[in-house]
Amino acid sequence: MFTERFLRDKRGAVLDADERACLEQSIREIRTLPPRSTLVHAGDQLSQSTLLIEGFMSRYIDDRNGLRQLVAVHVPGDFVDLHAYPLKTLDHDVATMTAATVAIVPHRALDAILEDRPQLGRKLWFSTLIDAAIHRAWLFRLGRLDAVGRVAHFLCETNARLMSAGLSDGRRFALGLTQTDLSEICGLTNVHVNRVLRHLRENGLCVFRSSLVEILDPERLVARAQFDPAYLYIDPQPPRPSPFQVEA
Amino acid sequence: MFTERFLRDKRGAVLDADERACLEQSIREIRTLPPRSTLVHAGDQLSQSTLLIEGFMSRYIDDRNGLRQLVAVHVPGDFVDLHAYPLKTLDHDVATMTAATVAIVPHRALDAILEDRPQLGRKLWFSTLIDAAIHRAWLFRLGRLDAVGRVAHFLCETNARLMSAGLSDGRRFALGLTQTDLSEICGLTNVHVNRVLRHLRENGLCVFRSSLVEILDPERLVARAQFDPAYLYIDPQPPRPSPFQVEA
DNA sequence: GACCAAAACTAACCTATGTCATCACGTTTA
DNA sequence: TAAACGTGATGACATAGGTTAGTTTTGGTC
Repeated sequence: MFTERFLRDKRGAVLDADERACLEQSIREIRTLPPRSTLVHAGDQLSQSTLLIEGFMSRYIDDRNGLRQLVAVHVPGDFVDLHAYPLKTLDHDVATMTAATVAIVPHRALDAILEDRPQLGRKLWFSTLIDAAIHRAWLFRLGRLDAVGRVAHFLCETNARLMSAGLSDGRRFALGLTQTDLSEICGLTNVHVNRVLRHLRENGLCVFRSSLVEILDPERLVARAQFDPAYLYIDPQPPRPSPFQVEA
Repeated sequence: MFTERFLRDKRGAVLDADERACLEQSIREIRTLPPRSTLVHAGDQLSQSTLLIEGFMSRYIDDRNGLRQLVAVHVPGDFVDLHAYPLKTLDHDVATMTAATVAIVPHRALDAILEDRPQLGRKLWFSTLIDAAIHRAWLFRLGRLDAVGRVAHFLCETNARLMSAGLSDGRRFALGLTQTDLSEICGLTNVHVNRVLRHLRENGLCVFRSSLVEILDPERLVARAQFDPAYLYIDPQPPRPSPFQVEA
């Protein structure tokens, strides 16, 4: 079940079994990709989109001097460039950060979904709007937070998203990013990211190693980041049945 | 014709006469709004969306200290909170900047469009993705440009969008924003925006007065801003017939 | 045409972050 | 074995932009 994580726990847009099967059948191919490989260049004409199954991917815009600004980081379950379906050509590059497994969905199949299953179509639309909501949180991060707040905010966000994907227990998660990646996410230099990480470590908020993040004090980290997860549209009471889940 | 400017000149998503009529009939009400009035608060449950006909609107996120980060500025023709249709609740506020005229479209009507006219549905989706593309350009602006670059970039963008809406001749346009508005857009203080505007003026790039922007040297302004309008998805050869238009 | 509030503007000073240069460490390649 | 390289770490110094505290200008309104 490759689409298992897609829209999981998303408020008002969880797929029913039928819709999931339909999406699953739209997959043309499963592909594995090496780390740091570019899938899409800005301006390419596209006729398929990519659902991320495993690993981390990014989207970024290059500036004149070869520096880049990341505009999104994607975790398993994300439909990385679904927006290429209506747009046909993108304003940014898409690349893997770590090694990754992806599912390829041709736009033809999406045409059929839009024709035959408007409700599933609405949910696909929804998923691209969550990406936009995350863009807005990133704008807040870059526009209003200082360096420590920015890094803390990104780590809170990633923790929340990975929890929803079942890839973090809320305290520790694997993340294959370098300090330079973090600097391109947070609009800082890698030197300063290094200082910020030391600060977070020495103050007992969180430890970042290039493949494991450990959150030591979630409450203080959230406060420092002014992090409010509402923009992720994660259902507080996931409909997934669990033997340990207790009704409120 | 209230929807006249919606998706005008947009590459691959211009409405045909039939679609435009259909959208026009989805309007429930036309309303005029005073300047600086809030239409939607973050978290509100929404059952309608707002198409901006005249004036300027904004979307913003408040921080803990009451400071705000604007995440979007809307010009006439924008479907300001169409994303509330799939999302149902927003992660930010929506407000007018100037006095404004808007058209209200109930989500019920959009349900019908999605059911009966998947191609029009795809174009509505497209329009929300342009907003996302603009978010990404703003991320680039905040993450990679210095203060002068940020203000210059915003002015280039706004000029391009207003040209497409027929509200700028490419050199001069009305814009009812204060320097404090600019600072909330660009992640700066109003004091520093003032310094930046003086710089732009003294260097012959552009003059900003709180209601008229005059671009003195478009080429140098674009270069200073590293501005590339591709992300606006404006058709270079608008299909609108004009008696003065010459085929390339 | 006097009054008021909002916006624009300015100067003096401060600090967060960038810049540059260097070193240490671990892994891949020769 | 070492050479080359990517990543992380750190210190000295430079600067863009923030902060504070005003003054001036503008534009609406009585």
